[in-house]
Amino acid sequence: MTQALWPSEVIVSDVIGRLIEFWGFKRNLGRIWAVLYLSPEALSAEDLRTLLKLSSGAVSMSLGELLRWGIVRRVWIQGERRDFYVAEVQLWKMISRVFSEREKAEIDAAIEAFEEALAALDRQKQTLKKSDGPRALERIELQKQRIGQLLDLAKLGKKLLDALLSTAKVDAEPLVRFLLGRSQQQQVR
Amino acid sequence: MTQALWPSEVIVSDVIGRLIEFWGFKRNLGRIWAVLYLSPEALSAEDLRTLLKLSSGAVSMSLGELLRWGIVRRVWIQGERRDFYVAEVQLWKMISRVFSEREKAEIDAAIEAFEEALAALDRQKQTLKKSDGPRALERIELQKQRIGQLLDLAKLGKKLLDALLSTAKVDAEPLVRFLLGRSQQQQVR
DNA sequence: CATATTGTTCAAAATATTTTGAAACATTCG
DNA sequence: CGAATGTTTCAAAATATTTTGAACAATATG
Repeated sequence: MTQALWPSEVIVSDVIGRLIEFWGFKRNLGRIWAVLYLSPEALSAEDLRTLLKLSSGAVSMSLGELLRWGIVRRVWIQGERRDFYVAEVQLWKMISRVFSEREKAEIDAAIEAFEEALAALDRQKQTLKKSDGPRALERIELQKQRIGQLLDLAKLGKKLLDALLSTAKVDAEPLVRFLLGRSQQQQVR
Repeated sequence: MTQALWPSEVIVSDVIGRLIEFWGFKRNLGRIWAVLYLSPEALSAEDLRTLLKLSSGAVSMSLGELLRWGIVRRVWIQGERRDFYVAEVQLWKMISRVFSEREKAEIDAAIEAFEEALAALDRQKQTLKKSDGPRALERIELQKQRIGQLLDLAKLGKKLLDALLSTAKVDAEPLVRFLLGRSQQQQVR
């Protein structure tokens, strides 16, 4: 379709690529999404291949991943043989979808691990008594306390995430107003 | 000092390592921090080397990085020749420090790039007129609108970050209460 | 059904990142 | 000072990740 990207498209796809990489995705996922996001029409895999100079395999795999994340949609075009793709344009929707899958899994794993560590400490406490110095008990207590802190933080993170996501479902406005208000006042009411 | 890590320490350093990697740092930074965080006494580079089975170079570089991030502190111990290290234990302080450096830089770069892209679009509009079809103008307008969205989102992100950081300085409670409240009610007042 | 077109897969190649370990450097102590 | 101990640096090696491209699969078309 198109021959080359416009300067605006190059800039945006590059920066989105870097951002997305920063967030732990592959750079090309961001680049492809960005090009679709800025395109007035749906594009084919072939279009993307030429525009971004990627191999067919890379395009296919990247699109698969983007589809799986619900960040890009396939569209059918009358009488066209190949598939076409469009970007999800509701940014907030996109972000919250990714968060609710990816960050949630990560945080849940962490919580589980911290709990497991606390259990291990309890077992250690049982096995104690005899040979170990008096320091050992202190040490167990310290670790319990500190791992407890980590666990609390992780649980807080989980709650924040949930809150953010349920906020997002309805409307992000109130959260925004709350935070912006605070940042200007710089003071807790 | 110590011979081997306790199970609790293994679990925690592993999970922190993974978490930290998820956040774009090297795994060993997380592992080292975690071991220090769970240790009752300050540890030397040598201790860390044996506990975590790392090369001396890796320990040195990792500690350097952790010090630079203000996530670990060097301490001097009476009559000891070598340096000892302790973890920053105020988790929130740690997190907000990292955010204020790293995420901020990333977001500022993005904002700048989006603005540059808008400028490029304006230039493109000038160079238009003659040969380009009637679609070209539409396209420019679409891109302006979409890049505008991205820019707004990035600016919002920046404000959220600032708000979070200034919140953190004083006390994270109000933000937490706000979000938790909302998540339970599931309703904007 | 044979052919043409497009999509997918995956082993190998290319890249990028991380780790190692030995040498250079620094500091303390006798 | 010179030996001993500890730290940093950095090129090379080891790992991990990403990309390629050719083979294969699927599907439409005549």
